[in-house]
Amino acid sequence: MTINLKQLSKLLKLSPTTVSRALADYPDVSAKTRARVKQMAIQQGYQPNPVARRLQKGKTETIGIVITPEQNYFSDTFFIDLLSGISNQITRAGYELILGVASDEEHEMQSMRRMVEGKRVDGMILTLIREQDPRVGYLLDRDFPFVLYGRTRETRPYAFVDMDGKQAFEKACTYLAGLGHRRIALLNGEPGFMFLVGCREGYESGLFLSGLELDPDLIREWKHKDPSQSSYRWTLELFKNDNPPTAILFQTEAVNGIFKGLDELNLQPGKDVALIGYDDLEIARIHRPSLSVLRPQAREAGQRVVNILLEVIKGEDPGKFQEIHQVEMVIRETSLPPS
Amino acid sequence: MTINLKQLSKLLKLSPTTVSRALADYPDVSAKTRARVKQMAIQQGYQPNPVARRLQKGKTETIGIVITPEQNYFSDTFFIDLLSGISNQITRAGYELILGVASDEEHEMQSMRRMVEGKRVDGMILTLIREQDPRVGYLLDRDFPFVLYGRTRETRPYAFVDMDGKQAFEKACTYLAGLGHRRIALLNGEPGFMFLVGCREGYESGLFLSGLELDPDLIREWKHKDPSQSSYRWTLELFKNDNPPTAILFQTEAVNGIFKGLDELNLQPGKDVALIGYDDLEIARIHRPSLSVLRPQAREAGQRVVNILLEVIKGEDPGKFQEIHQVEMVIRETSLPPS
DNA sequence: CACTTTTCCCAAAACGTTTTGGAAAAAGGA
DNA sequence: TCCTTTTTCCAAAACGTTTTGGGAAAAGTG
Repeated sequence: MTINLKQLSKLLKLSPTTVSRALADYPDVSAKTRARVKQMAIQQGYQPNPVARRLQKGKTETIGIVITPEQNYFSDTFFIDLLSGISNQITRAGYELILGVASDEEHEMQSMRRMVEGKRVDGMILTLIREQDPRVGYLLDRDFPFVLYGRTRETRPYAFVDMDGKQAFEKACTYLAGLGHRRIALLNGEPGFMFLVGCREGYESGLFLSGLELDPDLIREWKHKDPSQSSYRWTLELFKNDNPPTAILFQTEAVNGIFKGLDELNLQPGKDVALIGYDDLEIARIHRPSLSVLRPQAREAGQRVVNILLEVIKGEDPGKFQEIHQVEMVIRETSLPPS
Repeated sequence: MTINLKQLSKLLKLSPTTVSRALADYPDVSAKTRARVKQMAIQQGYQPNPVARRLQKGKTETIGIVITPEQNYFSDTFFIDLLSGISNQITRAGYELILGVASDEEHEMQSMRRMVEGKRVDGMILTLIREQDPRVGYLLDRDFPFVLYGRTRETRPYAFVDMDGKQAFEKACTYLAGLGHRRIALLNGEPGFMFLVGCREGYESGLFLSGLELDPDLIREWKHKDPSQSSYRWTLELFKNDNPPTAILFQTEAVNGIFKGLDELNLQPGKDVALIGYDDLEIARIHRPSLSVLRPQAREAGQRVVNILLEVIKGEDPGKFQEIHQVEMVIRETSLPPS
C-alpha cells in the first residue's frame, strides 16, 4: 500500500540513489530532476521508512523519558507543560519520544536500562532529580547522552536545565518581608528531590537578606507521599506557636491542606495569612482569593532540554550546557501586608 | 562497545544464523549449543539491535498514543493509572510506547497521522473519545490497527475497552434512592466526550429504576475547560431551587468547586448533601469527610487495551474485542441517608 | 580539436537482524 | 550394509534506507 524508495525510483526511471539524494537536497542532483522527484514523492505520498533509515544511520532518532507517577508531582500541570515542550521539540526534530512508566526507583532504573542497553534511544531526559541520583552516575559511566531537568550532587560535568528555585524563594521571601511580614513560615517537601533543597536555601537566604532570623519552628517538611494530608497537620501546628507566622511559603501542590488548616483555625488566606506557592496550578488561579505563586516556565524548559540533548547526541560537550532559568513571581490576592 | 550478532557468532565459532536461531529457541539447534550460545550471550551482554530486527520483521514493535493535556482530564490519577497499565504491558511484550502531546484536536490528528503514515507504529491507542470522533474513521478507512479506551458512534466494528459509566451512575443513583434520597442532582461535564453521555444515561436510568422523576432543574453540565469554576457556580444554582437536591452525582474532578459552593451555602458535604463522584482521585480519599466514589480500574483497563491491540496487530478481527468493564462503588463518608 | 573540469547520475556496499532453502552428519530401520 | 529419516548447522537473501566511490556526459579552456 505505501510506496517505498525502490518503487518510487522505478516510477521516475531513476536509481534509488538519485532519488534518495534528491530528497535530501544533495547538490549533485540537478535542480530539474530534484523538483521532479519531490513532486512525485508528494504525489505518491512517499515517506522514507524510518526503521530502515535508522538502521543505516546507526541512530534510533528516539529519545527516552521515564516517569514515576508514584510521585504525585506528575499531576501538576507543570509537568504536563514540561512534557508538552519536550514532545513538540522532539517532533520538530523528526525524533520520537518513548515513554516508560515506573512505579518506584527500582523500576525507574530498570526502565532506563532497558532503553539504554537495549539500544532503543539515542539519549535520555531525566526529571525529578534526587540529591544523590544513581541514574546520573549510571549514564555518565557509560558516556551515554542525557540531559537533566534539575540538578544533582555530582562532580563530573553534565548537561542540565534547571529552574532557579532558590532565587524564586529568595525573591518571594524578600517580597513578603518588604511588605512588613516578620514571621514567614516554610512548608516544604522533605528534601531528597534536589529542587526542594533549592527552595529551602532560597527561603533561608531570603530571610537573611531581609534581616530576619531563621526560626526552626517556622519550618515544616512533609514526606512526598501525600502533601495535602501532612500540610494540613503542619499548618495547624504552625499556629500553635506563641508567635505564629503571618505568611507561608510552600509548594502549591500542598495548598489544599493549608486552606483546610487555615479554615479550621478561622484564618482567612490572604487576609490573615499571606501565601505564596511554588507552581501555578489550576487551583491557584481558580481559588478565591486567587493564590500568588512562583511560576516556572515549564514549556520553554522542555524545549531547551530537547535542543540541548540533540547537541549532546551530536557529540557536543555536555558541560557546556548548564542552564538555570528564572522563575517568575505572579502576585495575586494572597500576598498582602500583615494586618 | 556493545557486541552484535556477527561478533558473538565469531566468538562462538558458529554462524550468525545458528546463534540467532538458538536465542530464539528454534528446535533445529541442539540443546547443547543452544545453552552454550545463551550463556555466551549473557556473558557478553548481547542484546539484538531492535532497529535491525524491526526492519527484517517488517514491524516497528511500537505502539502510539497521543494525549491532549488541554483536557485537564490528564491530571487525574485515573489517567496515570491507565497509562501505567498500558506501559507495563507494552514493555512486557517487548514493544515500545511512543507518546505524542497535542494541544488541540487538530494537532491530535496531525500527531496521529505522523505516526501512522510515517510507519512509526504498528498500532494506536485512543483515549478521550468523542461522540463523533474523526480519528476512528481515519483509522478504519486505512485498516490500521487500533483500540479505543472508550466508545464512539460508529457502525463499523472496532475494538474497544470501556468503563461501564452508565451502570456505575445507575448503581450510585439507585443506591442513593435506596437510602431515601428523592432529589438527586447530576453535575456532569458537557457531552462531547462519549463517557459523559454514559454517565448521564446511567443517572436517568437510575432515577427511572427507583421510581423517581427526572427534573431538568437538577441537571447541570459544564464546559470541559474548567470544571472547578463552573461546578462551583452550578452548585450555588442547584440550591436556589425551591426543592433543592439532597444528593449530587458528579465527576470527581469537579469536587473542589462543589465543596466550595456547599461551604458558602453552609451545607456540610455528606451530612446535608450526599455526594458520590466518578473517579477516585487523591482528594476523594484525603478529604474529611472522605468522598464516596465510583472507581474505574484504570490499570487493568490499560493492560487489556494493550493485549487486545497486540491481537489486532496480529490480524485478529477487531470486532471480537469489545469489553465493558464494571465500575466499583466505594462507599465512604459522603453517602448517608438524607437528614 | 584535445584536454580538463564540472555536472549529473548510479552500482554496490553497508547497517544488523531474521528467514529461506538447503546440505552435511548422525541416527534409525530393513 | 544400504537406504531413509532425523538432527544440526549454515550460506545467501531480504528488509529499505543512506553513503561511498566512481563514471559517463556535458561544459569549459587553450
